Amino acid sequence: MTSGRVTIADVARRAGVSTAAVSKVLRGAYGVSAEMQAKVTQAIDELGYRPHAAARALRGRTYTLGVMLSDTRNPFFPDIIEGVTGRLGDTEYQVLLGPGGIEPKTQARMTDAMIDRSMDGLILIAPVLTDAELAVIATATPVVVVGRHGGAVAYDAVVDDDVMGAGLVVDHLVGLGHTRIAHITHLERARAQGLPHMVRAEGYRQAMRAHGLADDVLATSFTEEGGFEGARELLARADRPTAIFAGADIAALGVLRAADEAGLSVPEDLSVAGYDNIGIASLKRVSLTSVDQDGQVIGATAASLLVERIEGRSRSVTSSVSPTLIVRGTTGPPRL
Amino acid sequence: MTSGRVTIADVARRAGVSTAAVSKVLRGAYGVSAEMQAKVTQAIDELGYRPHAAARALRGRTYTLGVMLSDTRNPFFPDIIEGVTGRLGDTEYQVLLGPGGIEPKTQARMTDAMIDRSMDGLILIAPVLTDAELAVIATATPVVVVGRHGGAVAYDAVVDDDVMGAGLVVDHLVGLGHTRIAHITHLERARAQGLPHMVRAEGYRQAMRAHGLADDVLATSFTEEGGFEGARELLARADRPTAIFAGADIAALGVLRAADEAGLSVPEDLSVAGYDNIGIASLKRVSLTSVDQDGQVIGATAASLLVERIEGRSRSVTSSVSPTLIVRGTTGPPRL
DNA sequence: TTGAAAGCGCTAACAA
DNA sequence: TTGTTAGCGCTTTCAA
Repeated sequence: MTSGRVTIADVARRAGVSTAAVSKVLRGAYGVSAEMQAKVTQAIDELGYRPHAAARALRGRTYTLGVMLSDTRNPFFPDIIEGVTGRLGDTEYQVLLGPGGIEPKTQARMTDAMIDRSMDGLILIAPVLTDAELAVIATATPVVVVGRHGGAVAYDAVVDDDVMGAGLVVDHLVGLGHTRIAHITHLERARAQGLPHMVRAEGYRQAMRAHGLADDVLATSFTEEGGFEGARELLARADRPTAIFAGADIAALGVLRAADEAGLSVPEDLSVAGYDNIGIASLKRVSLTSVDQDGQVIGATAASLLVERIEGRSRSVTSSVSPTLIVRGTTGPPRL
Repeated sequence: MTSGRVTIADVARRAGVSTAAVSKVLRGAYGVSAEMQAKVTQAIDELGYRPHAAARALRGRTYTLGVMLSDTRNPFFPDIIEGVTGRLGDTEYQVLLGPGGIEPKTQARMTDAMIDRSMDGLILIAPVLTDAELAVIATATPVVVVGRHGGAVAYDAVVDDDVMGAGLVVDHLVGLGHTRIAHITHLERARAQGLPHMVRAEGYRQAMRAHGLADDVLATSFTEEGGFEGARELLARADRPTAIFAGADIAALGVLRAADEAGLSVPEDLSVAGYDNIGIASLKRVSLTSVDQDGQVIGATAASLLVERIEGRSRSVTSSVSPTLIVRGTTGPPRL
């Protein structure tokens, strides 16, 4: 299979030059005449030559960037990936995605695998690794972490401003007249710090406090079932909330189901808001008020930072992307 | 960064043996004494040695399998990927995903990139490349194509039995008493043949014919909007269908919205069925009757076939996975 | 400006 | 059973 492969030597022979010359043209290195450039380029085209990445890796770069996905099911991954590939579209870099799973162990295995494959840099999306583990990875290769707040010293970071996002929701609900606003968050025995759901819960608390309201946080899980169970518990209370802010849209869908079953109409009896603005939130039948993270911008930013890192920047950068509130049909004034 | 890397030479020195010996232990090659095995293994552990994939690639395998994704947004990719990684879990192979985009050109670029990176084999999910292009790729590396019907000669294939799936839906609807059953399919100016939606439409036609019913196919697109537009057109007819079978769940969601807007209740006035059994289909609020493909099995099967190929099988295999009908709340007997 | 040649870390004959 | 050695295809000094 590799037998028939066109190598740099074939190109050199065809162009009547040395392999070193071809290599220089390939990398746009300094010190090549226009004539040489033309000869080599022509030979490359004629032969349909493509550099062998592994061979390059042994000396230089692989022009491969790895994106570790923590949970393939996460609905805004496609946006982030689109942002990354979009930004890298006209560069030489190729993007390869590594399904890291949701366990620290499998994620560590994946990052190791990516490093072993000499990737030029890594984008880690919402990794559950500890700051210490991340630091180790960052010493091996340039790293940009997406979706982890705080602790970026050896690597760059791109985060959604989750505090702001939670604040947008609370402000919106308070503006509508709500005072009993509950929040459903995700319960995790994670060793990792600064995970988005933690920051969203904190942002919710801060915003409630700013409005002089008592907070009410219930931790279940970011699943449809988790939202359902959480809402059922909240709605069974004597002084039930008039609005529920779920930390993730998928949980908000469960809240909607619980409202259905409790015979409460949305938004008249209960306002519901989510976070992430996943695709179905915009479906007319769902019409869920949600916070949009603009995954495309996040992905593009991460890609830019990574390339800068690879090309030499050593100072750490943390970029915060502002979310937007998308008001739809599930939120409205409380019934008086 | 690579400077500090532990190499096979370090291991050999530590264990007091040759690099060749280490290599043999690594690959479990024939002719290694237990003592040698132990010494080397210990040295590897002590040093935390991990083989450098690029260096291996130059001579042998990379232990990397590539999965080309044609559309990251496709909701059953996670299942397929889970199936693939699950099956490969205890092997040495690592899975890397390549976002190929929906254009033939970008997909070709991605497959080239994967070949250039010496991947040991490729799984292509619903590629829009022509049979000829696929054949070329298959000469370069072992290939398993998922979701393309027909034309597998140089490579293996795993397909959902879309004819059967469409038949299940039609049989179900006919069994409920429907006779005017329309089908919404995807319109594509694709060069590629045997795409799932084409086969589903054909399966629908066959099944209708088998029941002695007239078929009624409308081509819009597999989007929420496409389903909506299609349904609106179908429902505006004098002799409107009593059931609509959308070739994809996402389109079925649009059909549901159109029914809402037309003031038709589901399933009393209109039965709706989809295909793919995406996550939201099972949400209680949606409860969409759909055909389930078991992406996990598809992915696991593809992984098995690929490994077999890599390890020497040359005869082509096509594996057909039977879908199941998941009956939920959107289908019922027609109003008399 | 160009080319010769020495590796990068590993595998696979082949020899011992 | 173990070790020696010649590359794999490329990049990168260093000379010419």
